[in-house]
Amino acid sequence: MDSDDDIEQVSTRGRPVGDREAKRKELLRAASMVIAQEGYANASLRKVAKHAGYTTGAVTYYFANKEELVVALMESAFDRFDAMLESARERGDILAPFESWIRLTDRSTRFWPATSELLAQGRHEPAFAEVIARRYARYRRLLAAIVKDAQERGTVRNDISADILTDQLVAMGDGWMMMYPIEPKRFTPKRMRALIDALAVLVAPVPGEQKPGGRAARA
Amino acid sequence: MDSDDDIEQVSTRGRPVGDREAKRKELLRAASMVIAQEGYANASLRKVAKHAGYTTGAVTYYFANKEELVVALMESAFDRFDAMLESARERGDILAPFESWIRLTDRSTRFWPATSELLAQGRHEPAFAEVIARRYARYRRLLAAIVKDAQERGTVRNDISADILTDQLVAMGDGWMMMYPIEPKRFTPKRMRALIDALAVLVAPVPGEQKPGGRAARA
Amino acid sequence: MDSDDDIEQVSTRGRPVGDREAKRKELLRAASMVIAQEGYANASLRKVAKHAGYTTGAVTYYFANKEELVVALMESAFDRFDAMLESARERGDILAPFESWIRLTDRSTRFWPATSELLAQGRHEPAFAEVIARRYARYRRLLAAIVKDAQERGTVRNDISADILTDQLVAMGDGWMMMYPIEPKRFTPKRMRALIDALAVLVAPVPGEQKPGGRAARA
Amino acid sequence: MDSDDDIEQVSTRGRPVGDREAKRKELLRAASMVIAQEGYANASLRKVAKHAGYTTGAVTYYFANKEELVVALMESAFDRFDAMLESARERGDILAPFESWIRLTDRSTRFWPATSELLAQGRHEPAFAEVIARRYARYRRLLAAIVKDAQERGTVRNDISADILTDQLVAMGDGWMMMYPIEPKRFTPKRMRALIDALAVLVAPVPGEQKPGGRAARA
DNA sequence: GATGAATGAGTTTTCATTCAT
DNA sequence: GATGAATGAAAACTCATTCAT
Repeated sequence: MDSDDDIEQVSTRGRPVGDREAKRKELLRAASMVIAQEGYANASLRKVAKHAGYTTGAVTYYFANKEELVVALMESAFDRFDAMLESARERGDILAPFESWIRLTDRSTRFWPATSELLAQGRHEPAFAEVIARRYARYRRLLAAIVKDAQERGTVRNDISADILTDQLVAMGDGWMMMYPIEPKRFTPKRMRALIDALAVLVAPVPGEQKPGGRAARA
Repeated sequence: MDSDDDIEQVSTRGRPVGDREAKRKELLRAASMVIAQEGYANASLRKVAKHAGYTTGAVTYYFANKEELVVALMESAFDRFDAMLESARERGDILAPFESWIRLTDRSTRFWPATSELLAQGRHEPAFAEVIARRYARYRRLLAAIVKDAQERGTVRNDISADILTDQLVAMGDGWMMMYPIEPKRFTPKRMRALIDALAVLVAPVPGEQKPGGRAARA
Repeated sequence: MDSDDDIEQVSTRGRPVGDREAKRKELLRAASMVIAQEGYANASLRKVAKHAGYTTGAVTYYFANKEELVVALMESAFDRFDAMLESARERGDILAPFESWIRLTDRSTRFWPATSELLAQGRHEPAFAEVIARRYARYRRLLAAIVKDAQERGTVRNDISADILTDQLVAMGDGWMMMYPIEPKRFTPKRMRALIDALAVLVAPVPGEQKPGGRAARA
Repeated sequence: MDSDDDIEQVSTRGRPVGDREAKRKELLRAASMVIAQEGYANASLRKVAKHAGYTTGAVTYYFANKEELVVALMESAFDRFDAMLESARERGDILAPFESWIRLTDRSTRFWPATSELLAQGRHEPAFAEVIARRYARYRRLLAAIVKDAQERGTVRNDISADILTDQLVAMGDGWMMMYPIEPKRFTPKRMRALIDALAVLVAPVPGEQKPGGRAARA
């Protein structure tokens, strides 16, 4: 404010403006790595702080409490998820999210492992449950829209309502997400390829089906 | 199934032999209730002891440590699961496990919540992971056999290999199991009925499909 | 239980039965000393534990939490208070509690100092407030009965209702209790003697007052 | 009373001189509100800063440390107190401070709660004790002078020395001040009226008393 | 003058585990 | 066999204070 050379002031001299958000992100990153490695239950603020190179107090300075930290973490995870869905919608491909999922398991070792634990925790932390309910609803809504589109274009079977079919796809994704961290060896790229291909077969239009309507009758 | 010295367990001749096993079971029962109610993270041995009407020391007397207790709990949960599968096999109905699942959510409010948290916990304790891997493999093997049977009888589509189709069914079940405790309100009986009916449609034989083989082609 | 010499078993051999209460008292004693010396705000469970020669965990073993410890402490303080009142009632002497108070300040350096801080804390800990309200009501009720008796016997002025007069006496006692720990030097035995003697004068029957009724008119 | 450079305080010539004092006052005001609402123990400098709309650093900028802030707060509380006494002296009415007290409980919900906690705190911080001792002595001195005057005018009993009688009045006031925040419901306006009226009766001249001297004999 | 990020020691509380009895 | 007292390390969180800017 009272310094004389304002050039290059950001992040080197003077009060670092807007640094707060950056620091929060840094901590979130550390948190997601710690949770990915050690699990939610074993992830203490101490460990997060240490991992980020801060003291414990610093963490609670940026996040009022653990809950707030984890909620922020969840939101950011869902943000990434939404981005994936967005590109899926653009391509009009139902299976795109699953394809993305394959790529994520390949690269990022820290995105998925935490997720299922965080979800499981939602049962006891109302704040978590709120985030989950809200963002999951959005996720299902988006995917359902894509499914409906595909049904109308005739690339997806329409004897099951988009709504229900979406729930099934989502459940399958959740199931894989849950098991992947526990038995990563089972999920080889080849196996995942086969699973997704089979999924394509499952949702493919049935020969001799009519365009509109959704008829769900027990076999 | 539990042990073979169930006979003469009552205190007639000398020390009751099956007593130990019975008390362990009581403790396991208490443990699953505590976990269902308070969550895995908040389930301390003290609470389990109190819930079972035992002393603190008794828990560590009957189980060397917490890990042993939880492993035993997991095994017993999978035992129940296997029983469900067994009846499915008898009826030759792929969807029977899902039907059982509906009934479990109706009655026992304590089975699934504990289970999904226990699974989520598997990532960090190798002992847990071992149990999960072993019992899940068995679960998939059993279900795959049922699927294969059904395919051969022509009641299930055979354009997807039994193995892969099983994985998809299992994943779907896992996904629902995971979400049910978090958003129970979404899983109304009516909704679950619709989901399972749609599942039947999904796996139903496709008109004009040949008997053998499994062809997986992208739509 | 399975030992063979039961004599002198208590507190030397075998499971110490009933020791729990004794240990709790020991901890309460330590707590009251720590609070007396360092004040309520600075009295941590750590310090209490150390003072009693226990670990921190032991304190929370005997008292579920700090609140429970302090509530127990308050109750025991009021118990002593009640005993004082009881003897006052037997002697029919209104000022007896004040006399006892003098003796307490002389001997016990740990009884009073804590009290006013504990009372002040009552505003924020509902559990404390409950104890205070309940026990104070009892204290006032007992003292009021003594006052009424004395009024009827003609040894105390009866132009002020027993109820109101009691409130005034109690307030005076509270006021001294509050200030004594802060300015102990002001409360010399001689001074306290004078204050109590003056109190006797204040409550003495007014010359020419009639026996029954209570007339309170502004001078 | 505050400072002598109140003139030209507004930013007309150079830096506003009285600014510092004004900001300190604002912070003190915030502090007393926070203490009144949350209690002394829970009143952190952070909360005070937030309440006043200042930054954390500002508090430690205007007050070297917490002690200094609290001491200033005490002094300002006693300033208010003195003002009350001053008007009492003008009216020559002993009970005036008590009347003022009633009015304060009616209006300002924040003055007394903070005060009694502040006093209770005096035992541990020598700096606090010093303020209390000094200002209380002044308070007693002022009230004693009023009492003495009243005794000489014959409106207050003179069989108890002004000094002692003052101590009793002060103690009574302290006792009420201490209990009021804890059990506010007991102190209805009607009840307080009755208590003060009875106080008037208590200190009223005794029929047939001689003018000078103070005779204190046990009843 | 004033800020607010960061510290580090402190608090209460929880808990699996040990072990003398 | 079984108890329950006691431990000690860990957790989340609070806060007065410091200090570079």
